Amino acid sequence: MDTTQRTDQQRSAERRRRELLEAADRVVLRDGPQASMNAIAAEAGITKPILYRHFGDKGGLYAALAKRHTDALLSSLRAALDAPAARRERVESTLDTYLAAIEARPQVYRFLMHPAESTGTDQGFDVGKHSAPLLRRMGEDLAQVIEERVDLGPGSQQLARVWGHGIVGMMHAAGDWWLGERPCSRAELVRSLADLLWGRLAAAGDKVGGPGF
Amino acid sequence: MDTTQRTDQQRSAERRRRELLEAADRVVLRDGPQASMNAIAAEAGITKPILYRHFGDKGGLYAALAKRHTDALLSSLRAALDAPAARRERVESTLDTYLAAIEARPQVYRFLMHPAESTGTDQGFDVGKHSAPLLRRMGEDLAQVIEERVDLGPGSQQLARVWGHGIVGMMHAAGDWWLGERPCSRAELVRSLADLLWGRLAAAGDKVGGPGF
DNA sequence: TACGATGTGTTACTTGCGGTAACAGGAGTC
DNA sequence: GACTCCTGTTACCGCAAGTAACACATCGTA
Repeated sequence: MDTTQRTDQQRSAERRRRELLEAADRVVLRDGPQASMNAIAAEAGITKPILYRHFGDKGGLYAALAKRHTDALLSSLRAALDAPAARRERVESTLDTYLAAIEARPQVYRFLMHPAESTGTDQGFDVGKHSAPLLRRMGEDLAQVIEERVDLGPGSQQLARVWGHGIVGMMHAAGDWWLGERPCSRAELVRSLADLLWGRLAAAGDKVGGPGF
Repeated sequence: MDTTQRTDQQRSAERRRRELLEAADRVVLRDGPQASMNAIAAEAGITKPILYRHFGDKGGLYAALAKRHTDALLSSLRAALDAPAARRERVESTLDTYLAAIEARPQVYRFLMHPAESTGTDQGFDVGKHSAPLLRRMGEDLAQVIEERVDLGPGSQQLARVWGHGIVGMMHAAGDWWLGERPCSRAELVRSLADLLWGRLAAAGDKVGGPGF
């Protein structure tokens, strides 16, 4: 087994792995997150044990699948975050990038975030272990950018992390709700969220009667 | 079957139901969300079919279980939100109420929000369908309070809803991260989040070099 | 007192999933 | 030709959800 051959084998294995992931992608996007290993194997034109040899278990397959989409999303967010522009503009552009992504591929989004929406027997992918990581990674990324760019005085690192996770959570929850109800345009949503971050809640006056919220 | 007897039967059924829910609670809090129907039945001292007669299916049991905790949490949040105090104080007190709740009973919290953290075969409760409702209800509640109390000018209803869901998401994500890492005290977290909502991100200066985030 | 209706409980089963042996070629290597 | 991997299969195990069919008690009624 010389080096060349080993490389060939590795290449072949990687190609196979990609093919399997693409098949899994198709099935998951078609059948939802409760797609069974059997179904995925069938879509790929093979049988279960091969999947298990490649991915260990269902969680491994899921993780591999999630990583692809997650990496893609994170890198586009990072680009928006790093663009040369004023802070407000960047915030809006990042929000918009995220919302555009979930709007464009809601199936992928639902897979990553709400995997357990099974229509059948609830044998869904275990998303709990994996949706959190996406949010966490986004939160940490954002925290890093905030800490690098914004002057927050003492305790800035911790503050940045709280804000990173908080802002990501805000974006996520609002996006999730918006995706379900579509109560307004994407641009309006972006603007509303940016306004919130810009302190409009604190600046607004009370309504008549009582001390106000 | 006269009225008296019907009432007796109903009473008995309701009592039984409560007992079953309490048993389910114990098992879920002990074994995590992957608790099997068999295990719950055993804890209650009966067998599976009775559970199914009472709750229809596993999702029904879950929903009943979740409703109890959800209602309790929502009512305490509502109290904090409706207290007679200045806006900032209310916001902080509501955040603190939520965080105190998840801190005090992390098992319940994890059950409601991250049900799929199974250690075994991932046969967990289907939480995806139910964690969202809790967040949604919190978001709608908050939106309602904002709209009632804060003067936001035209488009206020929509703005309030966006903010309601966004703020709840912020609180949730930050709380989830904080609960896992405990990077600071609860009071510090509350203060940091309130500062974020009060526009400190927009007000902060840039760090040296570049246009800043 | 015998009798059917109703609610509570059981055992035993089916179905369907994740996951795993154990076996069957095929392609290079000594 | 035997040896070793790699890819692929069939056939199975274990386990959990959910269901059918049966058994016992209780109680109003003829």
